[in-house]
Amino acid sequence: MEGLTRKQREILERERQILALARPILVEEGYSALSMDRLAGQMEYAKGTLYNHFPNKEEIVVALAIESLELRRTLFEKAALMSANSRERMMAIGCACERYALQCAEHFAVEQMLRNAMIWEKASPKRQEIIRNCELRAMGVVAGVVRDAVAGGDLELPQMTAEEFVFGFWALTYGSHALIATSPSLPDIGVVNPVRAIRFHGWTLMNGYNWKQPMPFEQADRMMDEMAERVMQHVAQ
Amino acid sequence: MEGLTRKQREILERERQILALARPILVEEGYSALSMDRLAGQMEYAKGTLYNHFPNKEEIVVALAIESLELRRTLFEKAALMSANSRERMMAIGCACERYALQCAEHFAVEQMLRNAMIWEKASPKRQEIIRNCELRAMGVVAGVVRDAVAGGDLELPQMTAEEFVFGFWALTYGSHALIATSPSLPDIGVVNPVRAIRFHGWTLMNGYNWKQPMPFEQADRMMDEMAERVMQHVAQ
DNA sequence: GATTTTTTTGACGCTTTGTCAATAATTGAC
DNA sequence: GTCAATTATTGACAAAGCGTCAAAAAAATC
Repeated sequence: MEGLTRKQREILERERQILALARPILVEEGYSALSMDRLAGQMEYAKGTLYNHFPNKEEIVVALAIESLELRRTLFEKAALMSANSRERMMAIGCACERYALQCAEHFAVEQMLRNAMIWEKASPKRQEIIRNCELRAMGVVAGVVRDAVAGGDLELPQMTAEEFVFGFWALTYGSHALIATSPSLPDIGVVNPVRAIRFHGWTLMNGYNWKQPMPFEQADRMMDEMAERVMQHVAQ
Repeated sequence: MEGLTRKQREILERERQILALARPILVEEGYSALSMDRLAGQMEYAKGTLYNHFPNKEEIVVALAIESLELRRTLFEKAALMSANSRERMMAIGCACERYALQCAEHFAVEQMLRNAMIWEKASPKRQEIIRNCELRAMGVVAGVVRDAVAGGDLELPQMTAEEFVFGFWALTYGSHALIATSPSLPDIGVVNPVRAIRFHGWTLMNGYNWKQPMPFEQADRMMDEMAERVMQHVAQ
């Protein structure tokens, strides 16, 4: 915010304002409720001015998603830095995922929209690049923990890159929370406590890989509750 | 198709025709390319007639998704019936998931659209019910295999319902294929062979649960290739 | 204070959805 | 076979949203 002219700061500020106005509409009323006319009305600017900031409606959504991805990355980084052994650090990241999806559900929902081709395709190359970079960095954080584990002798990587290893946990947590958020009535299907189930599956997967310093599930479960506390206190909402 | 009047059959036939026309547009050109005017034009019927069949555009998508869900369920059922021990039957289902997502990518993509609130919310209660039922039955098939495994002494369920147990594998396969289909450039992130990675993770998760009659991964991998053959020969495309 | 540059504006063109009164086709009673 | 009643089809139309762009306003520069 420093090395910028007044004009540039004004523009940035207004951009923030647009996004701040757009997010609750998008989250609470859905994509179709977010109209440029409405946004312009609430902003007390003409529609054309909005289009000076964002070339189309989708870009606004993408910009919001970037904010959300950045929050997630922050949580990951915090989690990865927790002083503990490698397995516990991985648990902390899983925990961050869980809390992000549940407590920052708005962010998770917006992030999800990126997976819609309709939106992704209209994103500018620049923002696409930012997003790829965000994913890359998030992956880097987790893969780092895995590499530490290998280096420290806690884990043996089975004919896979660290990233492919991480991919499994990513799929597990992402998949479960996507299903929780969008599957009509998991409980009716018999999945009464999906969150606990996923903790257990993650724990079991680690066991399957023989990740060192295992602990009984009950203990891991309690530990994740505490970790959640610590990771999320950063998000004072 | 039997106990129906000629009229009813005609209506059903035209419904099929609409869906057959809509699917390639939706799959190849995306949701926004699917317009009611265009569809009516190609059908050589007026738009109003389309609206006699489907109350809105979204319902067409939902109807297509139902067809896809039904195909998936069929694959599941075929896989679950393969003569083998419980662990191999579970592998066969995982395999069906994998092939469905990769070889029937159009179906998988359409199915995914249901997870979009914009679409789901506009679905008629009747079709919502059908979908829930489809999910319920698919879950039933897989949970059945798990219960068989428990009954046969191959597996011990750890403080979970069979459905919650299945949920883990569901999340893993669903998540991974959703990521594969929508994540911009997994390879750039370091995930070179996500499909193989997921097979390995699934295999490891089973090991973690101590599911009986384990086999070396290489062997499991080859077996899944064969199973794929058998399961998919049903989908002569 | 005049001229140039930048920013803002909102009416307009275009597309798409979904409706509905008018029209056409079908049915079945006699 | 005819005709009234029912049912199905049609396409013009209203409504709403996106994105544009020439004109107007504001800011910057000299």
